[in-house]
Amino acid sequence: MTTAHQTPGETRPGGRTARTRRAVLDAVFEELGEDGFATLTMERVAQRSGVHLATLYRRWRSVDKIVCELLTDMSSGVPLPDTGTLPGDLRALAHGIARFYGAARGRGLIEAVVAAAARDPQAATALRDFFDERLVLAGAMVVRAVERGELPEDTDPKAVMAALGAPFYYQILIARRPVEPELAESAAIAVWAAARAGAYGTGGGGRSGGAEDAGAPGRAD
Amino acid sequence: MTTAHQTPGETRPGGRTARTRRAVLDAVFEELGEDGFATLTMERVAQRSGVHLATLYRRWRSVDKIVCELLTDMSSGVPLPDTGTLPGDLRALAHGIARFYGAARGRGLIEAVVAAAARDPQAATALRDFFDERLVLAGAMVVRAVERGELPEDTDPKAVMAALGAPFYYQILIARRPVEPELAESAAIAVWAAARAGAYGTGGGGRSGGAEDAGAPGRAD
DNA sequence: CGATTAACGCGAAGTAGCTCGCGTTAATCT
DNA sequence: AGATTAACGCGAGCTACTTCGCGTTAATCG
Repeated sequence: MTTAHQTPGETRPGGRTARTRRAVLDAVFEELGEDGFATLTMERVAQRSGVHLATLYRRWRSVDKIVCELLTDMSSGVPLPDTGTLPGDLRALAHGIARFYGAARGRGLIEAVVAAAARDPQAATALRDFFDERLVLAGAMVVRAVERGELPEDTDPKAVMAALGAPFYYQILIARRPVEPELAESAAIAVWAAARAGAYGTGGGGRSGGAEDAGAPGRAD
Repeated sequence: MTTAHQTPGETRPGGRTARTRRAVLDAVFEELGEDGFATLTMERVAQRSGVHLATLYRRWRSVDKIVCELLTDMSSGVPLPDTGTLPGDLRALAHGIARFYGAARGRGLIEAVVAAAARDPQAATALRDFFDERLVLAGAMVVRAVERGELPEDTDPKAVMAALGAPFYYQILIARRPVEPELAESAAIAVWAAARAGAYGTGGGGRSGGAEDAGAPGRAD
């Protein structure tokens, strides 16, 4: 009896299958670093990787799907620090992110993944799940900070980590300018100040943090 | 003598030309609100707008280009407030942004534009220029705040406005979750706190802002 | 170590996305 | 208002992307 399977690579994951997989993912990553997502076509991936076009279509169906798998393959791209203080952790993580996206390959990857998500619903959920998990993992540094008394008890760890990453994605996807180390510095300082001011508290935000003297952002309308 | 022109709509911009343009842009905006960018094909735009397929290709060449023009057409989508205080302005603008992106059409638009920019270099520069101009315009509220003495002299207005917008684009493009009013509240509070802490100063960031008591984000390595 | 068959390579066939040429409609200028 | 021709509608062609069928190679299991 033969088990029904839709895409190749699941019943015989080792040897040649693994080799072609790696060749394809590497080829895509390099391609993203050189010419970006704009010119990333199935044919170019086939040429660069040496894997036949039909094989690509059979296993991945589209570039969007390949790019998606490349993302999950990159999970250990940015290390999660533990320096002993939240400012230190934020700074270290921010610089890790900046280093990853400072390279053209990193920028190309995230741009490609977002573009893929815009066209393919499956890619969209994959992207969401990936970053959700990253946020939970990275949130550990916020949990530690709360335990140390560095931040309010009601601080939402995921919100803090999202706020740390946000400036980079804005810079890459919207502003479309290179990611410099100064951005990491700015992001770390900003998140630290905002978190201490209670911006990421579950109580709806703006609780006083002992640093108010020019009026907190209260009702303005 | 006949002036050489590459794309229609420039020598006779009025009447029918303007009408088809509006029909197309409206159709695309509605389509983005219903099924998103994934299913936005030239053929669907043609059907929905009642404009012939060949006309679409002649005038815009691709969906990416149409989406681009829709973006610039939307320039007045989010109003720039002037409440008298920076916290008030930040809060009002953030809620304006949240309202725009709270609707499926808004989310679909920005997602489409970013996806278009990933594939088409011209769309990329259009996107960059658009937001660059927005940042300059919105930066006026920061300039006023500095004049009032609410923020340090060396505060970079564009950096502040970028920081205000960043959480929304993260939420839409990366986290892929709906934009709620709470996000606006959080973003406004965060930027206000961060700006006062000097996170957006030109001096490289972390100058003390009179609110330090648990250690500023100094060297951690 | 041999049998089984998943995964791959290859070229041809099929399908969709895009362009072109021609006739018609209606902006723009005189 | 009339002449000029830009912009549009229409359908047939064309190119590029995607899939299919078959033979070959090499994982996996007995």
